[in-house]
Amino acid sequence: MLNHTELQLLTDAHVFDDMTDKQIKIYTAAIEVFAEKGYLNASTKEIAAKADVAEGNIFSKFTNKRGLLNAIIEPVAKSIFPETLSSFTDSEPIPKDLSLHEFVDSLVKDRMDFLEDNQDVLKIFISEMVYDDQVRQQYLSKFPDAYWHTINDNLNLLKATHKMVNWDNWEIMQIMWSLIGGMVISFIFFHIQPTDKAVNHAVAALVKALNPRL
Amino acid sequence: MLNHTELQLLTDAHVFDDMTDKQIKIYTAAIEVFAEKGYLNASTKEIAAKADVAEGNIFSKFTNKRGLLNAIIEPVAKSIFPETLSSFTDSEPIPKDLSLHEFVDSLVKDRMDFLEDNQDVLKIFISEMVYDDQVRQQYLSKFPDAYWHTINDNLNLLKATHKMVNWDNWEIMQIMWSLIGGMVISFIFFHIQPTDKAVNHAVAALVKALNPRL
Amino acid sequence: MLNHTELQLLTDAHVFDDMTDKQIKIYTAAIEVFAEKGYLNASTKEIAAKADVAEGNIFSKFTNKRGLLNAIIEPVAKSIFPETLSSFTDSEPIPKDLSLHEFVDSLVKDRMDFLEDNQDVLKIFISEMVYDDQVRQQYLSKFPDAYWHTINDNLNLLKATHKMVNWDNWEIMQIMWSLIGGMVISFIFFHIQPTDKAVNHAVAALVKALNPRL
Amino acid sequence: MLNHTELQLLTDAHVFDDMTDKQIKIYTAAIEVFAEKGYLNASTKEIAAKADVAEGNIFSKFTNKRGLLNAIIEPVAKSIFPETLSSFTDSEPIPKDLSLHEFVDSLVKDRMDFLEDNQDVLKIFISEMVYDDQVRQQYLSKFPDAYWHTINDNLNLLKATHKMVNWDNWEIMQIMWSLIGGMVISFIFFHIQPTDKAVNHAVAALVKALNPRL
DNA sequence: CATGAATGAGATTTCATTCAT
DNA sequence: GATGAATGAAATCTCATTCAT
Repeated sequence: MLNHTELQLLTDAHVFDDMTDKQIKIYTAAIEVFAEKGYLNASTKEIAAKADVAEGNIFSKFTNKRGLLNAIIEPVAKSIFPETLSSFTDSEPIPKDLSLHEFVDSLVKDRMDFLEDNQDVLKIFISEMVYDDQVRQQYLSKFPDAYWHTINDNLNLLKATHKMVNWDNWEIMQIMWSLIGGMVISFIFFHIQPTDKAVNHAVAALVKALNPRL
Repeated sequence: MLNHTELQLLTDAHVFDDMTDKQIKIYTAAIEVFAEKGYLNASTKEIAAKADVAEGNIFSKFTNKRGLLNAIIEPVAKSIFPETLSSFTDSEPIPKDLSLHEFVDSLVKDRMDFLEDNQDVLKIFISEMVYDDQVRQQYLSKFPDAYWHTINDNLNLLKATHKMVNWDNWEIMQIMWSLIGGMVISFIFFHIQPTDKAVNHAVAALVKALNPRL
Repeated sequence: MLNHTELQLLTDAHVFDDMTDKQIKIYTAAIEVFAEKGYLNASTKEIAAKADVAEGNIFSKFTNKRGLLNAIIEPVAKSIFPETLSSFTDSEPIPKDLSLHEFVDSLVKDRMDFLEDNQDVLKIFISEMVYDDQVRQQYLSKFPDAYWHTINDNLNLLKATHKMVNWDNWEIMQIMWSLIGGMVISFIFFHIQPTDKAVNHAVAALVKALNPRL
Repeated sequence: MLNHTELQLLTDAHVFDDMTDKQIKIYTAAIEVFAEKGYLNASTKEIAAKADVAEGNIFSKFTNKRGLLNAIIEPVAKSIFPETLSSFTDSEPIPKDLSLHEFVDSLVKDRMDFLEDNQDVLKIFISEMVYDDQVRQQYLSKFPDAYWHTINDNLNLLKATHKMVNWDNWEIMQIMWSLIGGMVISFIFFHIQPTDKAVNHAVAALVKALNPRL
């Protein structure tokens, strides 16, 4: 069973909004089965059984097994990067005096929360990104535009105010996301819970790594 | 086709030693197909066709489709971590006055070379680690003993001589391997070649991140 | 095609109760093919063809080729021994003054009727008992308890009233079942119909053989 | 491994006479494997392995897997019935004053000895007779001529001297062979050793059953 | 709409037999 | 002759998808 938080988040994202009860049952059952066995090893029969629904429903509601996968992946794909810094952009604009530590700390911890709340779906997303070139292409094309803008602004601001090392934004991003990704993968695939201490050390490491004065 | 370097490495590892010509053709064809489509999406029929060999041949040497996968994965799994610091331990022992920069630089660049030479097989290995819990268990159990010892010694030495921050070795390793992994994944799955500049920045980032005096 | 009587018996045993039309067609086709070629020489493809059904159907109902065999064998296995003397025990209890001739005659003729009605399935059952150790173990363990009790009572009664030779019940049973088995095998495998005269002589032989006064 | 007696008998029957060492190794290995797994479940690879011989030898020496089976079955098929009463016919002619008990006793015990000495080969023979219609036809046609003559003479003699019931010879034979067969099958397939007592009771049963004066 | 029986393409695997060495 | 790698037909089984009821 998906935990309450995970379901709540899906609800918040209005994923369920125009789904019937059966669709929701199929959808949540699929998340569990895909996460446990992987997309390719999961059978529509098993999903239908877990959803307590006739197999045919999957196809009338999601067209395809692949359509079901997409319905699951799409919301995560959208929120994995885009929402990242929304905390800064939407409600309150980026503060001019943003410190490097604040920036890194909020980014890392926000994503740790996201991880905690979306384990299963993230696992499915990562697995398919790794396994399927089509999925890779499909979701790669979605990131840049919206996200790049926001993050570039942030990084440029930090550089301009000499709070961050003057490397390519892409390199900086890779360094930041590598550390986040390392914790995500450790957690999802090797069940190593990121402790507060470890997260703080990762933040400290990033702050030092990106400090321009060293 | 596998590039020359990759084949050379397999030859060095005596992987081909008790294989006939056709078995080698199967083996290399399988690497290509598995890397391109993923293990589950690859069919033995396609592998046999690409190897220009009768399908039955696969099974007389490798028992199973899974046996073929293992034959491919095993050599990488063994060399992905263990050999890592062999440069220090085997020929020349760890120098007492090892600097943090030397340590990080050699570790990172050695693994970048390894990546360059084993793209396809690494891709297969990573994909299966991500996709298959069994593979995860199977290879997880192999790492620790031999590897942990070497790396712990190195980290402890650096800490003792106040050249490295005094965090848990596990945390330090996760930070280092996350950065390496980030570049590996960018390269393998998104075809982003790690430029010398990017690698050097990653090394610099790590050195700063782990510097105890900040 | 299975003859009418054979199908009737299966219907009576509610074998067909939760089967669709196509599944029944598979089941009866399988009996014919297994009986003709033996389980191992029969292919699911041929069974499906004879049933005029897609091959996959076999597996959705019967799981396995072996599952199909079991579905066929089980009903015979249950009725080959257990029901044997039910004529005496169920409707009318064993008469105290049961004569040896009555006992043997009813036993033999009842089994000859059973044979007539279940040729194909008996052939399959016997063939698998002979060919497959697993089947042997599987069905051996099912006989004793229910059956032994009934038959022992009968034999003990006949011995107590000095109507039957005082040998081990097991020996007596072996002698009786050998004669029955001989006719069964002659019929099933060599197409030698047991004539009334031959059956009567067999009964006479048994009665004399087991007569205590000789 | 075949026991000594069984090998001795094959030697006596000159089965090995024009076989090379390798052929003999294949032959005896095949008997073991066929007896254990059945002809269809035995693979030529396993036989070759057990014979410690390259697989190709099987085909150069016995043409076929089937040819190997035939080479094994043929000698038993010939001796299962034909030699039966050779004790009487060859060295010493049938005594005019042959008693029913002598006749039955010698027949039954001779076959019990035969059984003891040829378990594996008999098991193979019976299994294939039951499983394969071709084998059935092939060996059925061989019995009658030689054997019928001898046995008919014996039965007719006993009938003429009023020592045996006046039933069809075929019926008498079926009764005799059923009892023998019952013990053979119990032994071979259910590992129930025929004790002296059980054999004697079977003989007694037959003598009584065929006694004309009851 | 909902159901789940039916479909059949396709996947893995086995194995007797051949034949180059 | 001896070997065992190579063959490829055939077998069992899975499963997304369709569609009659």
